[in-house]
Amino acid sequence: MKDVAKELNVSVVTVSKVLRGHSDIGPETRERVLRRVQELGYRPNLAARGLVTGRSHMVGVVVPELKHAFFGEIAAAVGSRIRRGGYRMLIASSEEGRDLEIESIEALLAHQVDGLIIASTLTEADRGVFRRIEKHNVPYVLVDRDIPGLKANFVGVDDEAIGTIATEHLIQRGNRRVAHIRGPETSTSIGRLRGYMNTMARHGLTVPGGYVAKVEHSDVEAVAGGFQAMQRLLAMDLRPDAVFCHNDLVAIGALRAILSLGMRVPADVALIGVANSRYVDLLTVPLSSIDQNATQIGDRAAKLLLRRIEMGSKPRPARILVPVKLIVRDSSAIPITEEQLHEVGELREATA
Amino acid sequence: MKDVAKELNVSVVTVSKVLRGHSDIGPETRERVLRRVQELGYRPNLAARGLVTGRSHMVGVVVPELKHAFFGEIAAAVGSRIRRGGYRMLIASSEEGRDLEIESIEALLAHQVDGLIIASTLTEADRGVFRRIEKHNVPYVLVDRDIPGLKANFVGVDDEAIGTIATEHLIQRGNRRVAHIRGPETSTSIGRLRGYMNTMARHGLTVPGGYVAKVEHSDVEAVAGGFQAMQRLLAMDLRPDAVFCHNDLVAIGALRAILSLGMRVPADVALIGVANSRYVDLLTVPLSSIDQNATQIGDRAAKLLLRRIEMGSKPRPARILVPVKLIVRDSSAIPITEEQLHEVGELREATA
DNA sequence: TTGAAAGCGTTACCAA
DNA sequence: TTGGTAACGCTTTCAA
Repeated sequence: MKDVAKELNVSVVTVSKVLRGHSDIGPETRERVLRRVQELGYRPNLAARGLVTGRSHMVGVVVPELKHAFFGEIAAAVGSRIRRGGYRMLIASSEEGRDLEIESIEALLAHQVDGLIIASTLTEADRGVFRRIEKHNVPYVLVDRDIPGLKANFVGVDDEAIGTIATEHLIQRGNRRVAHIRGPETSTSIGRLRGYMNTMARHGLTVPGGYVAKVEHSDVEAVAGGFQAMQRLLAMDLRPDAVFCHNDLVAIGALRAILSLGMRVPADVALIGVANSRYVDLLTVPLSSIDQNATQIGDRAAKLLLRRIEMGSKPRPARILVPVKLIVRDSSAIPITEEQLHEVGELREATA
Repeated sequence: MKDVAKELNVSVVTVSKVLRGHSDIGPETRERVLRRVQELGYRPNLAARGLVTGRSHMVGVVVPELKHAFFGEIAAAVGSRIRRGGYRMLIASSEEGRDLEIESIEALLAHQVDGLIIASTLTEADRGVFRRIEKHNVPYVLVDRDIPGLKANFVGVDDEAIGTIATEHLIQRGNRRVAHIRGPETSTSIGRLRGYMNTMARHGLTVPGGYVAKVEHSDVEAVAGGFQAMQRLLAMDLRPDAVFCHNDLVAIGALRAILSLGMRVPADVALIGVANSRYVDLLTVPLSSIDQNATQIGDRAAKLLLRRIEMGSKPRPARILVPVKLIVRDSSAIPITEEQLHEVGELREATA
């Protein structure tokens, strides 16, 4: 910048102003500066600018697992949205670990991010971290996993609604012995469980002991976890005829367990997962699932954060729930009713 | 920092030194400073530090699609590796677009990243961008896709080897009419094609006109592309009995096309893809694939970049090819030979 | 062992 | 419309 200024016999202030599109600059001066800057391919040092403006134009993003498609999609949506506002993403993975998540947040703050988007694995006990963030006056938005007892901006899905929709769907298709394979102790898993329980109760259906199986990991080991949980369910006297699974991986494990015992899906046991992951429509038995709309979560979270950053003031936390979508495939296809069978029979007779 | 210094009646310099573990500091002073810093939860402003030291401790990462599992995995590996060196990831998605990629690189440079890792969609014609990077004295490493004619650090797989291994495998299992569905004009796609061609030639097998079909997109639309390409191949007089597909998505499209015509995989047509994506082992027909080892690509690239950053000097570009792995599943399972059938027959007779 | 002064590249403020 | 000066929060250098 100094160089440009010297060459053109203007001050650095003038150059700075031109670069920021400041109004009171002579049109001729502006031209000269612009041209030279263009030629040199000069770009202002954003770190230096940030030091004086207090704006780094970086947003910190913390996810539990970047290689997880769901979080990758959220990050992609966040990146796309904030880029249009002139921001970039400083991203960190907590690898599902408490300490690493805290350390990541601290590091991003040290890098002077203007805001944070966090898919947290923390609990209410860790609220200290969020106090720290607030002390830095950095707005933040929680995505996917909410932290009970923390008043913070949140964008995610209504997990209870997921539980309700999935369970309702299974009941609608005629199942009565509906079991649930739940995930670990996160708001996500607890919400889905609640939706399941409430829906069962509303329909006057009992949930026999053992009908809520649990897998300890919702990630890599979830397939194995789902497999084992399903085996336990199938070993019960009162075998379930449908299972709402915490996510698609669990459902895939469950599917394998069922098929490996020579039973059929959905004839013997119907199955539904959550996430609507890529490829689940291509499984041996195409899997019904509930789409969580990761792109919309990321987009809304970014929009909200940008608004908070640009506001300065601190209004009461927003809570945004994006709609989910039930995707019915073979694993929970609506069975053909007797009436329909009759109709087919009549049709056959008629055409014969 | 000023506050800490004033409170303790020492200078900011002293505090700064303590924080960086500088040697010549009185043990008692160090204690006092450390304690107070701890209490306040103070962390130095990395942007300000960077302004002085010329090191931002940020690495820029540019990928074509963050939501793509392959790049997510690379990014995860990069993040994990550089974190241990005290670096963070400033990440940008080019969304497979030339202009956006260039703009992203420029922006990351403006943010003063210490190094760049780029999965590029650019061609030799865009070498100007890389000159720019070099002018900034920022080391960079290309991953996955190399740019012909550009002498740069590169970490990726040997795409020609992929083509060779896949084709060789199909030939080994007895196929002679081996076709290829190739991808768009990238180094990746071209390398795989070359491997295919050379291997066919080495075995004295001809590649009839039309045996190399092409899909224009390797991403979202690849399934549809693979489907159509496969339909064309199946409509030929001399129908292929095996197809090496550019990637798993293409292979899935091809699989659908085959099954939808009532043909079987691998009995009528054997299939192999590339990427070994999650879930491909769970398809109607479990898909053979070649694993590209994204984690290792990311890890090696990050290691290389860190070394270059810490070196200062600029040695000649490194070129690292990580090993790939053939994963044989049902879609190209080794067929049972007549001899083996006889053996089974004899066995039966013996046991009878 | 400690600290005063200078400076990193930029913008804010105010005067010319 | 233009620019001088101070300041952002830190590190480097060098003198005490």
